[in-house]
Amino acid sequence: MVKCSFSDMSCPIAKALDVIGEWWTLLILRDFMLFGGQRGFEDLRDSLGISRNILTERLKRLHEEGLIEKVPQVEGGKRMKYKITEQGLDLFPVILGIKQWSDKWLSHPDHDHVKFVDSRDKLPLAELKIHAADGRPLNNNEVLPQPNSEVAKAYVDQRILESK
Amino acid sequence: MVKCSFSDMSCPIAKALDVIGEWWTLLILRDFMLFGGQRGFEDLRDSLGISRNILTERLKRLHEEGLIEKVPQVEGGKRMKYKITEQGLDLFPVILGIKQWSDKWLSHPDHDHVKFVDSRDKLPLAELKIHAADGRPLNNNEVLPQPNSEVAKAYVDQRILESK
DNA sequence: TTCAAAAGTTCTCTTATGCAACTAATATGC
DNA sequence: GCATATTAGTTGCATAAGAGAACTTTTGAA
Repeated sequence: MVKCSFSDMSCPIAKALDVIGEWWTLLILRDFMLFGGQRGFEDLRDSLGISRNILTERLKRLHEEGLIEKVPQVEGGKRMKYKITEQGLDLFPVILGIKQWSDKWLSHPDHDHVKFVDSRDKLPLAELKIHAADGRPLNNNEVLPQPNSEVAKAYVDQRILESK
Repeated sequence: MVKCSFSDMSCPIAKALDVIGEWWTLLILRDFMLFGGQRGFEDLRDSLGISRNILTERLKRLHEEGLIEKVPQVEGGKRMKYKITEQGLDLFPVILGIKQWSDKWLSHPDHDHVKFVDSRDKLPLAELKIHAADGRPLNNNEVLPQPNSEVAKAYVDQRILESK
């Protein structure tokens, strides 16, 4: 009856969600991205409104997994703050994708929220889009899953059922 | 002591995570994307290993939010299956982003997992990348947050602190 | 008409989350 | 150097969410 962990699944998406899919985790990472990549414990707490014990747990996990690191708040000091790593920042496209999906599909009564902009021109980013290997832009329905051997049978069965 | 809902936050990312950020939800959506967009209750259960009561709850929420719809399994029949909507499929870039991040940063001992390919050429998709408004590709660190009036003060304070 | 599978519902136990109070260490102002 | 406020947690308790299994009901197929 243990809450199931996704890390045992062979699927890379499940493995990733085991790390970043917990309640608060993506919002914590978003906070780093909004505040120049560095935040103290109380900074995060204040801007998110998260409980201390949960924040402690999430930061511990993110640190263990390499998404954030600890750096001294004061040069040579012992009190630490947290800094997002390259691995953590590499989730930016995911955060951006979620934000763009939200802007497109959910209602936002107050339009006074943060935008991400190009650091050179200060203009909003282009909409995230998927592309083929040759650079051709693709719609979401122009993509197919290429099932692995384990899933293949179930997948083919499913398609046969649907075509009947 | 109610588990906090993200929907009250003004941040669009928080609002989105309130819908798609619960345990299992993104994996359920992934399953739709892997199986042609249509799945029955037991199909989902079998491939995910999720408890029935949780699956019931998640499907209900996804249906209410418009990410999936119900269609008859048999023409004119009363037994339903679930089908992903345009709104749901629009999360594909997010799912793809998570998968690519996972492939890049997490270890996958068994390389036998599903890939998404271009439906025309059957080649793997290009890496998801962010672009400026004019189409220029950007690195994750070439992006700045443009804070709203609420966050602005805290943000500026933070930067002043850091520059000291 | 019979029957098995589909699609839940209900129950119980365990884990996760939220909140508040408490603690220890560290800056910081004087 | 010392007092004090701030930071960064930890602990304990109450509630909510998740897991697993048993049970129910409907429905499609033979």
